[in-house]
Amino acid sequence: MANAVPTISKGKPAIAVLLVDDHPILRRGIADLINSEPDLKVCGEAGTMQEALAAMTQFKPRLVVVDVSLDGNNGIELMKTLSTRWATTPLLAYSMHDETIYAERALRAGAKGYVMKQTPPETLLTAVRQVLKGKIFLSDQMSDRLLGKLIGAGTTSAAVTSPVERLSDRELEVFEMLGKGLSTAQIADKLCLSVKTIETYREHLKQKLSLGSGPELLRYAIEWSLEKTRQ
Amino acid sequence: MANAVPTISKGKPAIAVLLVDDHPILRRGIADLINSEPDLKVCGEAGTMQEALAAMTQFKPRLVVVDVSLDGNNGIELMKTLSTRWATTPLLAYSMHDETIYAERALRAGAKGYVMKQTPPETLLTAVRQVLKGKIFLSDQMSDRLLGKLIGAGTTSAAVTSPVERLSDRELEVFEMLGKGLSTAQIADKLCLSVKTIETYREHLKQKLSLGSGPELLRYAIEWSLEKTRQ
DNA sequence: TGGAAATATCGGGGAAACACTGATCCCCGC
DNA sequence: GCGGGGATCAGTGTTTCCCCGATATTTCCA
Repeated sequence: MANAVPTISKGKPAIAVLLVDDHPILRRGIADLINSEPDLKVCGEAGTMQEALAAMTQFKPRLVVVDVSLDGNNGIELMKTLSTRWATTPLLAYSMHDETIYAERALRAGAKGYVMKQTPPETLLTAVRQVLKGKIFLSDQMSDRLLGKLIGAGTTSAAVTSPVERLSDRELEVFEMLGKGLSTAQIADKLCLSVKTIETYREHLKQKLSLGSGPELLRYAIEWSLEKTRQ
Repeated sequence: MANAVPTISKGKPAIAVLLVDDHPILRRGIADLINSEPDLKVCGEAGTMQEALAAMTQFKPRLVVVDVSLDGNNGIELMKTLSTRWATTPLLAYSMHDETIYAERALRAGAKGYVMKQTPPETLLTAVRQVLKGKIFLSDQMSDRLLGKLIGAGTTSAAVTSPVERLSDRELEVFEMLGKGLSTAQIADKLCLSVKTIETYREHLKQKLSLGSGPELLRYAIEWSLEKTRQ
């Protein structure tokens, strides 16, 4: 496993990579992995969106690796911001979820690749290199699914997709927080939004998911959340 | 930090630790962390329950670190097995979920400690050391909460029983209906009781189960109901 | 490219639910 | 017979629900 010293050998300086993840231990794993490559180097780490933005100006990384589930789903938000403010810096998203939902959202938010935490370490390195070369990196199943979705977009294929996939990013975020048992006020607080806004999202959720009452929505969200963590 | 070489310096061999997690990158982080301590050493890694069991006999670790969400929630299953077959080997559970429920289950499954992935790396090392000394490691909030649940159970050693067993018949009835997704009004109707009465039961439930808010109670009830029907 | 649709964010107001406290009644054990 | 806990309900203030509407931005599509 490449126990070469990760310092600069000679001419070319290593490519600077920024890590964004709120799990310090996981950051350590990725940092170790990346630093073990002679031509790559972790220039900084961030555990929150704010830290990430600060680190961008401070370290000027050539690539950013972002955890989708940073603080809820703020990874998506962060990537949206990054991809507009630093449009030339490619983003690589990763997550412990293999849900297609997140990959799709990550790409829409500006990510150039998506890897799951279950994947072997080398795959992450492959993805890093691909993305640095300006290519898109996706696992085979993932790209198949996404392509299939695009192709079948016009025809009668909407039957298989979960209604949850039709939620907007914000709506999904609220939905997941509901599933974790947070109250409206807690969610509003966490997202720095008005309680009224969260109530509107609940309305939208009920409508999009065809649920009649608040408790029903809550139950659906909770079951969804449990199911997700269970596999 | 401690950039000392993690190999055996002289007399005492390092304490062997086994890692069980299905995220290779995360394993790498923990391994790096543990190996950076002179007196600790990762003797093996496992990504599945089977690998873990094999590694137990092969490496005879002094401590096992287990991801609760291994393959769904098999981490719990694994810990149950380990804590009976290798009763003398302490288990340390960790997870990305901060839910009290998982901590509770992990402890019931035989874990001697529970740390979240959000915690700083040093905390994991602290936990490892505590658990190796035969102590229990929990975060402050977590232990407060769990202790709160167990107090009121009486003086007897009912520490292992679920707090749900302490509910009165009526309370349990309401609790189960909540878990089925019924609203307060529906329950009142079904039991031919005043809505006010059901609200009182909700209060009692929240108190007896040490839950802070209504949604939390609902989540707990739903989770309970799903688990019960699942086996 | 221009306009329709979706998204994100907030507010109002009445009805319902919730949170917290207190107050009966009943039963059971000591 | 008296204390305690359970079962039942009510009062009151707070919060949430639910159906509205509003506005600005983004996205989409013809």
